[in-house]
Order: sequence, then structure tokens, then C-alpha cells
Amino acid sequence: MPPKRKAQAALDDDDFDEVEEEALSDQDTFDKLKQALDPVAMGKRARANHAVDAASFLFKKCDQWDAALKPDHANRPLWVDDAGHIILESFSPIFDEAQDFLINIAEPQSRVSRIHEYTLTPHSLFAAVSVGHSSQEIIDKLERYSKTTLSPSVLVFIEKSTSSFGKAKIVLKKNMYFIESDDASVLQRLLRDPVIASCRADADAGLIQEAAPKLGQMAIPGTKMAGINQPTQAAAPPVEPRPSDMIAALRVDEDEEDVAQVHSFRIEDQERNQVIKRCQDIGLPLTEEYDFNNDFTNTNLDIDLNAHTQIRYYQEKALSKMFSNSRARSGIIVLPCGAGKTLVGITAACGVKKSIMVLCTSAMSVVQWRNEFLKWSNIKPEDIAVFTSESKNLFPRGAGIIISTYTMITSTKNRSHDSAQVMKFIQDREWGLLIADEVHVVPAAMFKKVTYSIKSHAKLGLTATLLREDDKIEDLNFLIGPKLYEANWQELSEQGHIAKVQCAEVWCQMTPEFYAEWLKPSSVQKRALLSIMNPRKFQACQFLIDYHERRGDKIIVFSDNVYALEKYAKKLQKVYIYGGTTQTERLRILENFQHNADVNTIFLSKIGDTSLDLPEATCLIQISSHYGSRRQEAQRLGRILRAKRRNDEGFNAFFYSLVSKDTDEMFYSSKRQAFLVDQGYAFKVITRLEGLEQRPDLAFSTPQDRRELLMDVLLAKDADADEEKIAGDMFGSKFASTGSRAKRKNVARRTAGTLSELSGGQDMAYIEYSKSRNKELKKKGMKNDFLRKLTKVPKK
DNA sequence: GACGTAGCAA
DNA sequence: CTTGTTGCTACGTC
Repeated sequence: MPPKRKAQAALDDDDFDEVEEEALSDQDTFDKLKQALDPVAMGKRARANHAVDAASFLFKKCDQWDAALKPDHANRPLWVDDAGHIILESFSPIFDEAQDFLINIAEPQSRVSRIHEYTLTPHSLFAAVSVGHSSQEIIDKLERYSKTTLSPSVLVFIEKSTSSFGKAKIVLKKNMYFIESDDASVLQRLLRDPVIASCRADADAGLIQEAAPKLGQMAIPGTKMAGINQPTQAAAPPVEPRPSDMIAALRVDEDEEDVAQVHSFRIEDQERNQVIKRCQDIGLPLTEEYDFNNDFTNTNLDIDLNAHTQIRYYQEKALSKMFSNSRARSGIIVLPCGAGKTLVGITAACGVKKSIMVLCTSAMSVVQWRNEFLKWSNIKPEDIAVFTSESKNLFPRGAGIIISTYTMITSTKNRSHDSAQVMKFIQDREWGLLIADEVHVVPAAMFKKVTYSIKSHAKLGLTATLLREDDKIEDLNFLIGPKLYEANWQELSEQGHIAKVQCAEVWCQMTPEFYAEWLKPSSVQKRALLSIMNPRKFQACQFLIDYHERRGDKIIVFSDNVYALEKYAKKLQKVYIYGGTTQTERLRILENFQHNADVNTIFLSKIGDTSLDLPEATCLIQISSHYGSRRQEAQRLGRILRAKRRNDEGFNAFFYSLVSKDTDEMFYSSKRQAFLVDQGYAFKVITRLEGLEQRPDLAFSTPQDRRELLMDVLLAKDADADEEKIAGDMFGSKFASTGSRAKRKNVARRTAGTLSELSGGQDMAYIEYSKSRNKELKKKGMKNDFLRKLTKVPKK
């Protein structure tokens, strides 16, 4: 390799370069290889019980830790490498306990059926310590489960990461934030940091010193045996002790032993996030815990789970992480859709028994949360206030629940008088617990605003998929807290808590005429539309709908593209819902889908991703999707996980992705699936649907039909623009004042009817128009430049 | 209450 | 040169 190229290669990929060097240029590589493959030598190594195989030297860089296997390695389920990467064998007899342990201390990377991968990170270890594991305990258990002795670097990493964790806390007292520790030197160390020192509110004073509250025991509501988590069951009362009992208990303790001391200093409210972030950056992360048992200043909320409400074991597990030392710890709980996130939130609320704030993404889930609270707990309806655009009431007593949306809390502009008043009420009080629903959708900037407005002792984040396509997810760690629990989807579906799902990707060839058009240079949008409207895909969709309707399934078809949605639905004579569908129409369609035996298929646009809840659906077909969004994929799958029929004998839900072969869709599809594959879902690839050609009523079966469809598709985009142009020209002055948004809606409503009437001649006319229109737009300084759109050449 | 608008998110 | 397209909420007006 010439030096220049080699340097370049080294820049590109250091490791690879080195391996290549070793493999290709070294003279003794050949000897090594020969030696490695020599059966006698191999046998020797095997007898020596070393984790070495014929090719291992090739991976030197990635696999430095090649310690000897322990003699009983077969009974130990873990491989732990040098860099904190852990592989867990799910077929091990002690898989369950090993997994329980790993979830606490490491970040799950992928959990496919036989092999699960985890990584030790500072965050995951922080979470472990804050949940109550000691550094020694982590090392001991890892050592016990590992097939080899642990590498020194892993030991150092764990020691280093855990030693400083959990030393300092952030607490809310009398509406003020304090940094608290039982070790004054830790606080002094923090105050030596200029950033933290500048956030201090009581700069002139020394450290505050007071008696530490005694740790109590608490039972999680809704569990079969209260006290199941406690070492001494007799000592744990079945229900949370009333304050009076607590005071009595405290007095006894004070008599018996010396009371531990805690030290603290106060910080400015608005600097809370900065302090938390800074502490994390300097390796002394703060934990946030709420000792609600000893909070006698805030009014108790009269709430308990209904007598017959039982929570499931994984919900209990998640909550036990939150309440393990009888305090409410801030953090995030990850459960798949349909696994009962709401109930976890409600149970947590019943544990804390103080004023609760619930934040949701939409007004609809606000209503759902309210209903769930009434369903599972004995909360009085008047104690739940709903704060949305149409309802701005407050609770009458000293404590209560407010359910609201993120936008309601965070939007600062244009606040109406009523909502300003409610906001003041919210800002002026201390909240026991803040429940953040669908916490993954909340970008950090927005959540910061939330923490300014709502002073809460503890925060509980709930989500199904703790992932975003951007890197904003990291911030949740310091805005809310560490991940407390993450459920395994496969395990839950095996136990029938969520539906079993068969996933398949259906590869559809492009028809020659469509592919020829696709290959021509044109806009990205046009290409996307061509691959969505591919007649073979259409046929596959028709076939699958028919097949599953015969089986008695209820089917949802998703399309992000409204044009395609409308085309598909109309051609197949199915109902469809998209953003433009009126509220009453939506309800009518959903009602029919749920109860009318003749309506078994509905077509949904992106609307179905968030705002609709359809427990009847058992089969899901995706005909187009947005780029490589893993979250969307997971969320859509989640739509059928809560299938009502999931406990029927042998029941299976189905999830199909229709993909046009040899187009960009192939790439996006694999990207989108990454998350589900890691959750253990196997995707089958279907390239041929048996019996498809034999169907007599197959759509677009003649070349003539396909050509007509192609024409339609080719005109579609232009038609959109054309409509816009006409609208703009005819009502130019009117729309100029109302903004581009009105035009958009107008276009969406009007395209469908006129599409087939358009001819090529009119299309040409459009180009002429659009040029002049373009100038006009430029003059007006408008952003929408249609000529540019039209003449845009794809990147490739 | 229907409609339009702005702003935001993916 | 990021860049869409669709959807939702909250609010103001008629």
C-alpha cells in the first residue's frame, strides 16, 4: 500500500487497516493461520481451555480479553469483554436471574432470541447505584455470572463509575431546591466547582445541617402480598403508614440510636438543570428522591388503588425500582405499548399520595388518563382537574391531580387569561410527583421549560421506545433521571401480556413501466410516490387484505402519503382517515370498524401513529413510511400489541411492510426494523404471494390499467402544484394574506377529484405558469419556490 | 361551535 | 442546500 493511501486508510479506519496489514502483508500470517488451523494445535488449545479459535487472532483489537474459561463456564451465562460489552446466553438455566441483574446495571443493546447484548455505561451504572446496588455487589455478581474472570479494566471502570454515585441528592423543600449529602466534604467539593458555586442561592451562609430522616419500608400498592420486597415481612405494614404512625415510629428511633446528619446548600430554582448536568459532567451525578412519608407540609391526596386492582409482575418490578427505599426516585420506566404504562403511573401516584401532575402529548390522552385514574383508583372525580384548551378547572381541595399537555405547560406566547391563572396555580405549588407520559417525544428544550414551571419532588417518565433519530434522548437522563426499568418485549408476549406478532417484509418487484420512470432523473418525492404506487405493491396489498379479511382479522393499512392513501382506499373501496377527515367522520368510521362486521379494513395516514387507539386491530399493513424512523415502526407495531384477542388460543397478530424492490424503500425499511429486530422480532421476507396471480379481481392486472395509473401518478405532484397555482392566481391576494398554510389544506382537499381529468397539455401549461408564478413569489419574498421544486435534480 | 392561524414536531 | 409533508394543539375571531 502506498504511504499516502495507507495514511488515508489509517484516518478512515484505524482498526481495519491494522487487521488488513496483519492478514495480508505479514509473512508469518500464513504460518499463524496454518498453525491456527492445525487440528493438533487446536486440540491442545481446547484442552488448555482457552477462548481461542482459529480466527481469533484476526480480531485481536476487538477481543483483547481472552482470559481462560472457568471450569464450570457452561453454567455461567455471561461473556464480558474488556470494554464492558456483555453477551448473555438466553438458554442458560439461570438466564432469568442474570437478566434481572443485567437490566439493572447495563444498557440493553439487542435482545434477539438466543443472545442478548448489554453494555456497561456510566449511566447504566449510575442507575444501578441509585437503585441501591453497591459497587462490590455489582462486581461480585458479574464475576459469578461470567464465564471468564473479569478483565481488570472492567473492574476499574465499575469502581470508578460507581464510587462517586449516589453521594449527593437534589431535594425540594418549601418550594426551594437543595443539594444534600450526608458527607459534607462532597458538598464542599461540589462548591469548589465554579459553575455550581455560581448557581448557589445561599452563598453567604455555611452548609445547613439537620437530622436525616429515617429510612422506612413501604409496600407497593396493588401487589398480592404487601411487603413481598421487604426482608422483614412482619415489620412491613400492608398499607402505607399514616403520618401519625410515622411520627410515633420516628420518636422510637430517635430514642434508640444516634440520628444521622445530612448537610445541604440551596440553589437557585432556575439553575436546577444546569446543576444536575454539571454534577453529572464532573462525575458526581445527583440522585433525586422524594421522601414523601416524611413530608408533612404538603397535603396528602386521598387516593388508593381499587381493592381488586392487581398489577402485573413486571409493573411491580418497575415500581419496586422506583420505591425501593420507601422514597420516590425520579427516573424513566420503559414498557411496550399496551403493557399498562398508565397503570404504572397511577400506582406510583397511589404510592406517593400527594398532588400529582400528569403531562401527555395530546388532548385525547389527557381524557384517557383521567378515565384510567377513575377506573383503577378510588380518586374522587372532582380531585382530578383537566388543563387543556377547552377545560381549565382546578381541584378544590389542598391536594389533587392535574392532567395536561406538554404544549399547554410550555407555550408561553398568547396565553389566554384563564390558562395564565391555572399556570400560576401550577407554578406556585409543590408537586409530589410529575408523570411524563410518552417521554421520548419531549425534546429537551421543551422539557426544560416544564421543569421551570413545575416544582415536583419526583419525576416519572413513561415510554415504550426510549429512542429518537436525533441525539436529544441523552438529555432525558439529567432532566428526569436514569432509566429505572426496561421490559423485554419477547418475554411479555410469551406470557400473553402483549400480543404475539408475526412480522414480514413483502418485496414487490417494480413493474417495468414504473421502474423505467423511477430510473429517470426526477425529484425525490416523485420517486417515492412511484415506489409507493407500484402496481405490484398495490396487488400485494389487495391480496393481503383479502386474505386476512377471510381469516376474520381487522386490518389497518398505514400510508404516510395522503395521495397514495386515497388512491389505495378508493380503488379497494375501503374507508380511510387522514388529517383532513372531520372529527365526526372519524368517529363514524372508527365506530364502524369496531362494531360493523362489514368494515374490516381501514386506511390511516400518520394520524394513526399517535392519536387513535384501536384494540380491535389484529393485522397491520404498511405501504409507505417516513424515512428510517425506528420509533414510528415500533409505535405502529405497538398498535396491534394491545389486540383484544391476544389471549385466544394460538392467536397471532400480523405486521407487514410492503417494500418496492430496488428502490430507496429497501434501505429505509432495514433501518426502521433495526429496533424491532433488537427487541427480538424476526422479520420474514416474502418475495412471492402464493395464488396472487390467480385472483380474478386483481387490480391493475392489465398493462392498460397500469399505464393509466402511471399517468395519474406522474401528474399527481404537478397537479398538486397546479391546483396551488390556480388557487394562487385566482385568489392570490386573498391567500397572500392568510399565509401558505391555508393553501396547503385547500390543495389537499381538492386534488383527488381532478387528477384523472388532467391531460399532458395542461401539464405543459403549468410549467409556463409556474415560471411567472415563481417570479411573483420571489417578489413577495415567499419561501415556497415551485420552480425549484419542479426542476430539482435528485442528489444521486 | 366552526374556522383560520401560528407554532411545533417527526 | 438540508428538506420536506402531515398532523396536532392552542388561541382568536366571527
